[in-house]
Amino acid sequence: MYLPEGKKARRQRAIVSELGLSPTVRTSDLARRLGVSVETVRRDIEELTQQGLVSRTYGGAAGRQLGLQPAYQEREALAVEERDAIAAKAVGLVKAGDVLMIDSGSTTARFAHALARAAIRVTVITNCFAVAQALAMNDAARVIFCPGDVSGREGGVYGSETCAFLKGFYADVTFIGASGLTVDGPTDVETGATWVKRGMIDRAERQVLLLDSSKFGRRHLERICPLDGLSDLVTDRKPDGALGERIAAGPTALHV
Amino acid sequence: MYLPEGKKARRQRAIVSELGLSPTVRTSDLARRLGVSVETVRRDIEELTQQGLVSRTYGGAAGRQLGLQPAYQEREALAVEERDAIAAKAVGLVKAGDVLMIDSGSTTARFAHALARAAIRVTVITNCFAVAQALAMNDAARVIFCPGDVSGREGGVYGSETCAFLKGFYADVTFIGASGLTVDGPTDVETGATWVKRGMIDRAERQVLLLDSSKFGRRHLERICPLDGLSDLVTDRKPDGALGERIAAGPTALHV
DNA sequence: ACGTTTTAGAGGAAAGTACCACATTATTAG
DNA sequence: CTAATAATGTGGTACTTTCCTCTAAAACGT
Repeated sequence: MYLPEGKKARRQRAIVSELGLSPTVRTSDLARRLGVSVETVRRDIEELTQQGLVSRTYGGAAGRQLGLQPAYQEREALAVEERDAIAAKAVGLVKAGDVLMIDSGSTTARFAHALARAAIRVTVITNCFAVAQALAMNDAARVIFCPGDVSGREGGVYGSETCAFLKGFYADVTFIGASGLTVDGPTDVETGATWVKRGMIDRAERQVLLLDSSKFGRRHLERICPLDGLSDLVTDRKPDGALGERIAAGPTALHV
Repeated sequence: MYLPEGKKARRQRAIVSELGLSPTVRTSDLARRLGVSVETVRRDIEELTQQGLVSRTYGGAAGRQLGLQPAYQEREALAVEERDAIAAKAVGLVKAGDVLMIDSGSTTARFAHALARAAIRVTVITNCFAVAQALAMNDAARVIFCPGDVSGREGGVYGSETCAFLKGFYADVTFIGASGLTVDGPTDVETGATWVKRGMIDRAERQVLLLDSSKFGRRHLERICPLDGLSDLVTDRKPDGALGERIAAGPTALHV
């Protein structure tokens, strides 16, 4: 229609499109609907999986969920235990009736799930689809979503609209994630995300950083805030060396 | 911890929680991780499916995607063909460079997918997760998401924040769905959704209603707008009787 | 403490998938 | 037009899951 691509490409687009509407499709169904053999569909799914467009399942394929990073599988598999422990610990910092701001990120998404399980009555302001999804099912939580430009890669919204929106609220606690943490403070790779994190930090009484220990000492493009700008750090291991000392000396409470 | 529920409930919550993080889980994996038999997990998934919390798949379960109605399966299966045809037709109303507002709903979600496939350069303002997800992968589209209260059931955001946000924009075309259409105009069941639809209609030059023919003549709680308030109606069959005459006589263009 | 109900596990037949190697059919390039 | 290459279909085996019934154990109320 638009590009004279082969029928293979069209078929694969049809699969991805189908996946956007129902969370899961079965290989046999697709084969029937597309008028090709099961083997062909399997090979298509194989390719799409390698491109990261769908994720393969037993009887077929599942669509990438909005809010889950593409490389989620590997990135996450390594530190599931640690992150769950961090998430559980962080839930302890939440009281009934609190207003929370929750940043985008895989660790914060885990935290949102733990929070949903705990069924504490809270109001959550977030820019992250995964967080919204985690808490949406829960009647105990009211979720306010931020406006902004949708980033499929990050699974959230960013930009000036997002930052401006945050200024209209005041929260008890902000929970953020980061890609790295040094004595200078937490750092991240994405500029857009960094501004949102700063915005959330500014509008809350307490600022909690959720971080697994593999991020210690890693420095990235942008610093989010000074180390003293955080009221709490929740992690899975006590940081060593200069970072450990600096935290011990500073105002930031450490939760392991 | 919070409620002394049985281990069954805890197990099922663990499943739902797991599903929030990875788009799909396998029965056998869950059985191993939870330390129970496969049969037990299958029964759990069965129950959760009936509650609409997860959707069952061949080898396990998939998480409900944010933006897909719970009863999606049945509601959609009936009219997939019709809706795709409607969606394809509606894409024809879009020009490169247009600014669009897209409402939440299953038909509009289909439309968003068709739009993504067409790869037309557009800016889209939406309050619907499914729409955002459909277009997020597409580099051709810039997607601006509205703020508001998250409704897990509807798969979008609603409320005064949403309506206020819409007032800050002006679009070339608005695409909305509805639960019913009578000579008085389109109607819907949800009050919150209705206000958002109205807001989108007010801020656009053209107002397009996407509707499959099964909705003709059905009236619901709230009227969205008068019939004359719509510039276009895209559907799969010419409406008969009074409704058909009324449309032919009015200013609304009919696309079949 | 007792009996009832709920919940979990075992086993086996039936069905559906995966996976592999090879044949066949488009598609493309020269 | 023909040869090379990519894409697709076929057949058969091994594996996984489903689904059923029945039994064991745990939880529950009285």
